[in-house]
Amino acid sequence: MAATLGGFEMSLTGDRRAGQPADEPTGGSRPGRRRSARPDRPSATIGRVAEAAGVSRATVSRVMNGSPTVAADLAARVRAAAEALNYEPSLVARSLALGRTSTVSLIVPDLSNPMFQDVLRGLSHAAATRGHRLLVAESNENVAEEAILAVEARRRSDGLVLASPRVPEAELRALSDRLAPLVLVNRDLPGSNVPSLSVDYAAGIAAIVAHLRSLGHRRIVYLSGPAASTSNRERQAALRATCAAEPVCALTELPCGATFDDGHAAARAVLRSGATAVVAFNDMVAFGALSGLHELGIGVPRDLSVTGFDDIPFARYTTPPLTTASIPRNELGRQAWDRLWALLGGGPAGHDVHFQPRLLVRDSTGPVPAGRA
Amino acid sequence: MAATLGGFEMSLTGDRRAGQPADEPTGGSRPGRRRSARPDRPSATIGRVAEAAGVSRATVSRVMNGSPTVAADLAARVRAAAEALNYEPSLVARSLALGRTSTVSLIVPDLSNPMFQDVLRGLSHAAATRGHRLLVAESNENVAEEAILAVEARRRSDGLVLASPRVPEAELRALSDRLAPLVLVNRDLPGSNVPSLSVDYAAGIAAIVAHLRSLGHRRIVYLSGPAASTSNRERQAALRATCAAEPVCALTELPCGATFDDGHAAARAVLRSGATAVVAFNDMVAFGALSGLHELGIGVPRDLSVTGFDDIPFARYTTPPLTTASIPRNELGRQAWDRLWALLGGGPAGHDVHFQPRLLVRDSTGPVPAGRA
DNA sequence: CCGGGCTGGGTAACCAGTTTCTAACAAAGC
DNA sequence: GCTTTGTTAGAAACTGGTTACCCAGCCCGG
Repeated sequence: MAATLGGFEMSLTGDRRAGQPADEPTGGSRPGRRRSARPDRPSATIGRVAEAAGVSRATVSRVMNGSPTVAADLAARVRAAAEALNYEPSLVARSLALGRTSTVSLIVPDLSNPMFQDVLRGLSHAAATRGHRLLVAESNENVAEEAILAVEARRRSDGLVLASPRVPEAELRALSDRLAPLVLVNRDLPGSNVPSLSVDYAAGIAAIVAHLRSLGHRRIVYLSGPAASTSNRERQAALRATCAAEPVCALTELPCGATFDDGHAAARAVLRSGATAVVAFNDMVAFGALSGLHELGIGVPRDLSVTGFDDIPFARYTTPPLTTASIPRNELGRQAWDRLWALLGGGPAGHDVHFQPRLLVRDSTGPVPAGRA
Repeated sequence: MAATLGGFEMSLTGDRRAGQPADEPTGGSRPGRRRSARPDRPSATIGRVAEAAGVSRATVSRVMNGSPTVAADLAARVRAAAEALNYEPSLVARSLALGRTSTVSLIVPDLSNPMFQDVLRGLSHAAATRGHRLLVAESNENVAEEAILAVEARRRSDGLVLASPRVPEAELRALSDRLAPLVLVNRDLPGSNVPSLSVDYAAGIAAIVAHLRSLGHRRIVYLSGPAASTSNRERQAALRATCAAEPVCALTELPCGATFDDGHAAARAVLRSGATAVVAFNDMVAFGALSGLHELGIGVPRDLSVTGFDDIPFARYTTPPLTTASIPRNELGRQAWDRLWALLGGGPAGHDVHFQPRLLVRDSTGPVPAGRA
């Protein structure tokens, strides 16, 4: 189905060198001691500006920070000197002196998941409005690495947002002090004082099942997400509870994953399960299943109904468009920032929020095929 | 097509407070001077560890950095003291002393574009292998903001990757010294010594046009990207050149954008253009056009052929799957790291790379409709 | 004319690490 | 036994900012 013309060969053009050629073969340019490990690029310091302007470093600092207690002419002289020397205050030194970096970190299990991309965007935007930058790290669904990553990221910044952390609850609880100020997205830590933004997955699953039941489906297969994912556990538990409550609802569970490929690989097992409806852990898995089923010649929703979860941007453009439960991903990021910002100010973080998913019925679900109810 | 059950109401649960309750109503806990702006959380310093272990700060530093010139018993004593005090070296102080932050920055025009998400991922992974973290900022396609963002991001880190910068060439050239070590992705700066990773868009466009011509298309409409985008300029120029070379090729150009919505909004104009094939600036625009055309009852590729550019992950799962030119997005990020790492080490950055796109023919292109050639 | 309040700006003490230089001591060589 | 050499660890000077504190000078009122 996909023809290929040409490969990924690369053409090599030129040979570029580092910014500083080699103007300093061995000895230092300045005769005195040069102990710093800093490569070169002298980059004016506050001291040199002070010297040039004939004032003290304190005054330069005051001018650079817009303190009003400096006479206008002096301020002008300092600004001129700074300009002339191309002075740019060192943010690192400033961070050390102020005890704050104006940076926050975000840890996500998987950057390729649109769910987390939107949290990233929401957080990044919101943080930018307060002059804060964002450090991003990906744990690759690796629980052991996640904790280390979190500690390290936190040390480089003023606060931390953990999106869907896979770390076991006990460990997270033990860690939460070292990580504070900390905000959790898609996870909560009952009894702690860690603010948390979560989604009522049980309600979302209930809505999906109710929808499937209304179409006549009674045999459901669940493509489960990563075992370490609490979202998966919540969705799974809700599904079991909902099905248990309905006497004639048969539930099969297939271990799957969180990615497109996981869903794709599960297509055959889905067929073998004999179910008439597939509830996928998330939209990515649902896409994968859709694709795998299509390759096996199965019509959706004619032969089988499929649902996702998350409503990632492309969910409405698949073939067929995906029935899913929508959650406000950007908003999770934005509100995570609000919480973190409050904590950074030393105040209360505000209410925890439990978002309600919204069922979006599209074309991947339909009536159960005749004779298979 | 999309029914809605329930909205995004949130249920508020509880009221969380900052980590430190209020154990310090007015005065300080320590009687002496407390000048630091740092909220609290005393967090052991190297000095306190040194004191506890009965050694100098220099020795603690040496132990923490694994210097072999410390006697084993002393080292053990220091480690024990550090452990007991929960000591974690301040990365900010360390950065100041070392003159390096072990952080690099990435600036992208639009985080919601899968193209840049993949660059982000590739860069993040590669940087992590060298113990570096990634700072991410989004310019929102805003040229003025981009330059400021770049300077600021660079100041917080050791190096910078600019992905598809929109900044005009003269300004970029002027800035390139302040931004070094700098690597450009999807943009080059001829004659400078800034390493650059680019894609041969002209070749990609030529392949697309050749494909369309082979299907009989002679009237093409181009949905152009952001005016400030050099990728767009390159694609546009290549399209003009290719069409000019073919005597019977009529090219219409419609100002569009880079997003799904831009493409969607262009659907009517596409129809009015009378063209039989749509060449979209990128896959996102192509998706939007696909969706808009579908709503207008136009069959693709029956009535109209559509092509994208980039081959973002979902390109193969649209309706119909999108014919597009694939570029190695992750690889761009990875190689950007290689260049940057080389520059950070003070060495040459290695060769510039000009990647060749790969045409992927899927189902969104077909023969020109009978009677419309 | 003199004392007090206000104001602008310098001094120096921080922030928390790293690293050079040096001194003390032990072992080895003559 | 005394010098030479080699190792350890400490003192102190750096990284580049911020800011509490204080003092000089001015203005003003008594």
